[in-house]
Amino acid sequence: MAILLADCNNFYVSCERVFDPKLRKRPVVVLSNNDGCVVARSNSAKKLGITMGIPLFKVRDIVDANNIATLSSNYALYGDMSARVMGALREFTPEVEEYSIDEAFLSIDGDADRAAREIRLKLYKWTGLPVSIGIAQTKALAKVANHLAKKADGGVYAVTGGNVEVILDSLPVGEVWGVGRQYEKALRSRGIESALQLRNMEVGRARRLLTVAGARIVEELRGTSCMPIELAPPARKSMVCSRTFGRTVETLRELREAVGTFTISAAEKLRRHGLATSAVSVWISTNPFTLDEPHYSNSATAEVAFPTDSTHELLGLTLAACESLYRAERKYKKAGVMFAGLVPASPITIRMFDDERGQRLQRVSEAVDKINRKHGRDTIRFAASGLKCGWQTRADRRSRRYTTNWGELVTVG
DNA sequence: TCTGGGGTCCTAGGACCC
DNA sequence: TCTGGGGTCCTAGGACCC
Repeated sequence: MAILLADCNNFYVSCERVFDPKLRKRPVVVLSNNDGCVVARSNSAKKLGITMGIPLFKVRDIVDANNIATLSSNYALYGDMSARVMGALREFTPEVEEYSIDEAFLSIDGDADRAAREIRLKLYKWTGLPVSIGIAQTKALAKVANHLAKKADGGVYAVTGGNVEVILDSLPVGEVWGVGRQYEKALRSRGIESALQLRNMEVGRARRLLTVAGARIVEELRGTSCMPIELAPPARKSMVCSRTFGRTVETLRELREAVGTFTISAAEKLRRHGLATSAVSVWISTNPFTLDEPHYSNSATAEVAFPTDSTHELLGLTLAACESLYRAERKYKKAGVMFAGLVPASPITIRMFDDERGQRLQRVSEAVDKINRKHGRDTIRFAASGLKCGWQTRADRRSRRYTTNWGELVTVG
């Protein structure tokens, strides 16, 4: 049995290119919310020196000089394309772990190399997306293999007992899955610079230095699997909705509208997942990059007496929290709402102590969801979200929702 | 002028209890 | 005046991932 890691190449950029062929001849980057940072790059954009996560304004000159296409992110499109990819993978085996929007681990019996090549061809045919596949005995090694598959002819690479030492020896330790910037620094300062050196580290030492995560990585690099494939996603524990504003917000009225909007959308998501929340947090923050004004950020948490999924009830809590955090004379740039302590929204947990009014409000939330699902987002809205929304996130270069909205289909001719 | 959003896990240390 | 030891639970902060 082998573990395969299928990872879509430059996923967001590739999704855009499927529907706009003109983008295939140009370097392309996709931007984070608010058109702030680069979150996906075509290979050609990578070669021009655009790094992951860089703020757009810092590479403005490279972008202009090379006619790089810059797109706002289009999550409706990427989410839908992801579902198609995952569906296609399940045609080959039910043993699929959806690891992220653009990656999945698969467990394959028999000729893994042959299966990988077939999966890759079919996926391209069915979705138009190029995928690379790494093959190995453990997840961490499959990640390493995938890294090499990105550059390999045919987009498939297998790490085996025979080649593993050579490969790990030439891989910088910071490229290993689970080794971030801090861990890399800690390892390098002790002379551990390659993945091979990390693999050869004493497990106890790795644990002391990098906690149990480090111990697991060492074991996995040695070929001992300690991160099994998870076929069912574990229950979600928290849910967040937060945004950076398109401009600063100074009035309590606007801040309340923003927090109200985030609450409404997080509550919708709560009900979609059949969950209820038992703790609600709100945070607000000024721009941390502005040096001439003092930075202010603060958060407040409210416990909910009985877990709830009612927008009305949640709005009461988050708006009160928002008011308690608000300080006049500040320029707010970001706010967010988090629901934690999520539990299944069974009738008992939610409604045992509800009065008639509570049940009516419950039905209001459900009715709003139903209407919006049927007739499109924001057909009906709560007044708390405001009407003008001058603070709204910028997304000036968003492509169309080609696959999820009838009004935005591709037109031919 | 312009700097994303949404998650999880682990640990240390304090509070509290017997 | 002397002043234990062990256990659990919770939280904040830090690390990681995409």
